[in-house]
Amino acid sequence: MIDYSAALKEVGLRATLQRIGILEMIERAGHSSIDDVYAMTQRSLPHLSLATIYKNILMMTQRDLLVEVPIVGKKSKYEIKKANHIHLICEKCADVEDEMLDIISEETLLLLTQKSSFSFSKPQITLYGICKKCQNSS
Amino acid sequence: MIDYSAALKEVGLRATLQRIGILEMIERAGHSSIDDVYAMTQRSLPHLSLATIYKNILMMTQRDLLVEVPIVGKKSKYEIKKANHIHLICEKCADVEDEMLDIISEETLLLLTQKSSFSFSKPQITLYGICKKCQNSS
DNA sequence: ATCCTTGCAAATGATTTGCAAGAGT
DNA sequence: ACTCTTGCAAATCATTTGCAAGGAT
Repeated sequence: MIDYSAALKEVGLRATLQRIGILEMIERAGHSSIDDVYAMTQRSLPHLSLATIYKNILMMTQRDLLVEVPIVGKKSKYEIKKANHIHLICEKCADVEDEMLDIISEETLLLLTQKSSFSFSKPQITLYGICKKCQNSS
Repeated sequence: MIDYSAALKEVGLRATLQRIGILEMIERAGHSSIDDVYAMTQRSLPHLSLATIYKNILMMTQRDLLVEVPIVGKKSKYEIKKANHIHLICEKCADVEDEMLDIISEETLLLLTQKSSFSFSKPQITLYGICKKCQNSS
């Protein structure tokens, strides 16, 4: 498991129990909405308030510890920032799966840069569909 | 310009002035948030209420006349549904540009389908960066 | 004539803010 | 000790709902 205490200090934030708890829960779940985090932390941190979760998820996203994953028709989920990958989102249960397969080639990205004169930072590639579990249960 | 009156009837909705006005504004602007639509329609439809815009954008999205484009850290924008394409979003001004370049090959998609056992519907490909205009003005 | 839709106001839900008390460095 | 952070409550902002009057078919 990642040393979140160190990671927080690196980006200039104090390593509070609350922040470490939030990060650990998100790591365990993979992808979590604000409400998911609130529900999951109630056992270990019963006084952790929604307001604190909002404040911290915002801060930690701005400082690149977390990444926001917006989802059509739903609230965003958040994940621990890691190597680039794409997201497979189930339209039924809204579960998010990571997929490491590299989908855009360097040439394509270069071509696009010239064509659009955008200077790109992060790609957000999302494919919507129905996951295995929901295919079976329908 | 598209005949929105017919398009609405095709999906089983009545062709009201309000709905046609909303669709025409979104077409003209390319990509609009709910608030954008409200601001843009005030001149031509001064009584059009936010509640009506919410109700209709939701309905028209469910019936595939519109497509929701979620944006990291911002409210979603909506566009007229058209052929598949990707979105370039400016992190500074939040403008969305369409790009028709086909970025995922059929083989890649097939590979992914086998690997993940997802049954895919729509891809949502978004690249974040800084647009030309904002690069110049900084 | 019938049923759907609008527009308003009110209700609900989501997110942010202010500030005193508590925790991290 | 100093400063940042938390947790609560209150404020604000976003979205949804209910329903009578008006509009589309």
